[in-house]
Amino acid sequence: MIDINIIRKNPEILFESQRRRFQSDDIVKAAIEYDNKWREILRKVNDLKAEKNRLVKEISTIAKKGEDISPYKKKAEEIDKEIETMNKELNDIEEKRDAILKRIPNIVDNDAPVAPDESGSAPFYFHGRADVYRDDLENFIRGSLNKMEYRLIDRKRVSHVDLLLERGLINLETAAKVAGSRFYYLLGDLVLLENSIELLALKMLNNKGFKLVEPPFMLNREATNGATDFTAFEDTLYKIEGEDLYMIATSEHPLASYHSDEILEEEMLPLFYAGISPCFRREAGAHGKDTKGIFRVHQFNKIEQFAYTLPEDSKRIHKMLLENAKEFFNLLEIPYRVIDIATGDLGNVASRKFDIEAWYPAQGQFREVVSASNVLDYQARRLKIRYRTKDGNKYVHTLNSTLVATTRTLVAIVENYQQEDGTILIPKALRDLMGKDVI
RNA sequence: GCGGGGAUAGCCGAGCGGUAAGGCGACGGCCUGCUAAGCCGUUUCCCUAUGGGAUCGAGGGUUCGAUUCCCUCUCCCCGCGCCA
Repeated sequence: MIDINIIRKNPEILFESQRRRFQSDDIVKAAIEYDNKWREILRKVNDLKAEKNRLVKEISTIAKKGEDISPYKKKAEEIDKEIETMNKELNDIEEKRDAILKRIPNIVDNDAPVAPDESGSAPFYFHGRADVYRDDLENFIRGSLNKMEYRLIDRKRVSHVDLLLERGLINLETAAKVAGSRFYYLLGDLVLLENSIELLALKMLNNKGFKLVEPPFMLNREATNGATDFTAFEDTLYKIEGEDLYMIATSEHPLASYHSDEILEEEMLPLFYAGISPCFRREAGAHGKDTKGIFRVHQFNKIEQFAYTLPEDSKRIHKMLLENAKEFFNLLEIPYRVIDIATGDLGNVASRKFDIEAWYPAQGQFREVVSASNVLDYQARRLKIRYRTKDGNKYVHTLNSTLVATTRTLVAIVENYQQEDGTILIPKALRDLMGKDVI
């Protein structure tokens, strides 16, 4: 949620932000209109309440003297009736205003590349040497701005689906039968590999001073609503029938609500958390995309970085979270690029977002493996997370970034590390944890 | 799941029908070579703001008036039951 004071005092900021997002500013105008009406009625209600309070005090002194108070009762009743009517109207307008307010997207960062869609996102960092099949070379050169090392390969890599099925490391058919499409059984050494990735990630963040957290995997509506975009309820989240509970789509949500309704001490900040959890996503809008395999699934495991910071620190810490994720993919020796997400593709919550996109040689594409967002005070305001200062309590900034999501990383390893005989080399950094060099 | 006890400001904690004591902390001021102590004030949210409104876990009810009485719910503690 954005600060209502911006609507009252500097709405131009929001008009400009909406322009940069290539979105209409009607929503901002509607919010201004409803807020004006709300304040007008609030004034009237408060005046009536003041009148009532005065009357009650008067009655109090009379009652203490033991005199008859019945003549005053009628007046009190009249005021009550009036208050009730006005209050109804006030609540009605407040509800409408707040619903609109919550839908106003976050203010975009001035440094984010301005473009209407993802094609305007700007790649700005490249790492590693990519294996590129000759038919994919043109696409690769475009995607890497010719700034990335590569090696041409003359045989196309086998897709992770075919290879993992053939090697007996996943079972999709049975998963589809017992749970549905986009579910999977991971089998054998792949389970070991997944857990090694998670352990390496947890160790890394633990060494960097993050507090490791295994959160609840379900949250109630209030917490979910504070941490997410309103659209998440329809397209993303699984609801538990008959309970006020939603499966989490990322540990970002329980980590964001961890300090809800709290006032933190300034010297506690920044706070760093590393969440480990499964993520459950309906993928309702993804029909036809990545339908096979484990690339886009309803359930995967993820290690997430989450930070609470002072407003003046959030930009710096945003870059820091990105550096951590880069470091992890450097360790795994998976080639990737980093992109600065275009304003039109940011989503409602983020002010700026960096994605790491790994190179998938079998797909011949860069695909998202990490997303690092600075959401400023947008979540903190909804969740009422503040810190104490000399001149009052202020909202913290929150940031979130993937460190690693397991399924997409497994796919990246399978595509980048497969050998001609169908075996998969284990990245050096994982070999000790795995107890194997190849599977 | 059953029985009993709880939830009051940043924290601790009194009040149990007449409109939120007190302490700690933090901040500001006074005092003081400096520090400490002491003294005074402030401390949550909202509003077109020398003023007003809201707020005692949440929601409802009774009352002129509810922190206080009644109902529903949530969470915490103790005991019993069940349980990986």
